[in-house]
Amino acid sequence: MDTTQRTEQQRSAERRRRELLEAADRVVLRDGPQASMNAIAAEAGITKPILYRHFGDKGGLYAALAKRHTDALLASLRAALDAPAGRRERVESTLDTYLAAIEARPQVYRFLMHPAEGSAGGEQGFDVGKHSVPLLRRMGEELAQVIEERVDLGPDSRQLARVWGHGIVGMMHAAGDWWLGERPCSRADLVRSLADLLWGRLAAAGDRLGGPGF
Amino acid sequence: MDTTQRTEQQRSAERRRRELLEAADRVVLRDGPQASMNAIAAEAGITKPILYRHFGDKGGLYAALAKRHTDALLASLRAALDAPAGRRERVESTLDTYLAAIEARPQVYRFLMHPAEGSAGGEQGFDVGKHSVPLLRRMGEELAQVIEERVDLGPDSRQLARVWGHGIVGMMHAAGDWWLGERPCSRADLVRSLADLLWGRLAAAGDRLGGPGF
DNA sequence: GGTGCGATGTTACCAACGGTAACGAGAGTC
DNA sequence: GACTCTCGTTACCGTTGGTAACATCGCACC
Repeated sequence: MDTTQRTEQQRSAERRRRELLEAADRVVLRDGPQASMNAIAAEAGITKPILYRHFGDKGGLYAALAKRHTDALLASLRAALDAPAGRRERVESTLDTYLAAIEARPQVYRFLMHPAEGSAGGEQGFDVGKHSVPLLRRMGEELAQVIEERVDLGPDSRQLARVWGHGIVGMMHAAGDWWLGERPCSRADLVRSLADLLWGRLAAAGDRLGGPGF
Repeated sequence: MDTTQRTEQQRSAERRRRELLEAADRVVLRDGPQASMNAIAAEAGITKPILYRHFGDKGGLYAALAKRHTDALLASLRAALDAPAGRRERVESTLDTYLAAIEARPQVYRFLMHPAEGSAGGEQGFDVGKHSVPLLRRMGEELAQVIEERVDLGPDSRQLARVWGHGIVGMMHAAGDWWLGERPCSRADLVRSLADLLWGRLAAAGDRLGGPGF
């Protein structure tokens, strides 16, 4: 009986927490990352202190909010990485999954990666630095593990896989960020260009005539 | 006479501005990026309003501060990229220059790239998001230009070079960030690993036995 | 049926921040 | 002497993150 009671209360608290998170999500996606705690509380139909009771401080709320999207993104990436296909197909599919995600919900992406770039004109926003980096790190570590498991890299494979994991994730992130802002080509073109880079086309390319070469 | 007077005043203003920037630099490097305008003004021996007269707002001060370091870094990268050597040597040298820079002055690096991670316990910091991205973008565009100028990429070379420029910069940035935090290997090892990745070692590697391949 | 008690919610407040208005002190110019 | 221009100040405002103190409701317990 004691247990059922506690679980009942816990369930209620968790449901409430989810509601609050959804309200926060709406506000952050509408007002940008500089949404104030007051605004979020108002959207949820309550006042500030209970927000603080649930999440501790603004960072806590942010972390909870970021974790939802981060976990979802990581899950879809993992699925693409595990699909039954050849290596290059899988690389392209994973790149495409990431780019499709940031293309489909750029507000979420900007929230996760670019703190103070909301639509409104405010100046101080969420301190994403503490949380956006972990997303990149998690993706890097995950990719490193996949590489180490599946690619034969000879000695020092562990180290090499980690360097490559973080490097490839950084490549994907930076190229995606730039692409999302300028849209200079189709997503498929971007995917192919990046995969070509990874496949050694830089090394294979010849120097331009008359120049000293890259 | 009028001109000399004005240049004299301008000189004085610029000198003052440099002094203020140096004071701001000290404070930011000591207190982290969440340094307050009051603290910076105090370090400079003055009070807030004249800081605002010189830089407009906090973003202006930050931009001026970031521009100094950004320009210096870009200049050294350009030098490495222009050195007389083979392509791979130059790529390695450029990677090494960047990594050496962030290794030598990690505080500057963290200031430029990671807003709210200062040593002190404060919570709200400079909104770097608006300025750190431009650094990555500038590096990406610059590298893209170098690639397009010197590497023969066939048709669509302009687009491809830009994708690669931003992608490679992102790779360097993410790998460097991770490496700076964990120091899992020497700088030379990291440089070699990244250059190997760029040189197609991923494509050339075989699948691990028993696995479906990466 | 009163009684504690924990969760939920509120109002009112604090400290700190970015930013600004209003004023004052010298220094050169007419 | 009056004018003006820059450098500098004090004192203030609005907003924000965060908290203390109080009210209220449901509910088990004797």
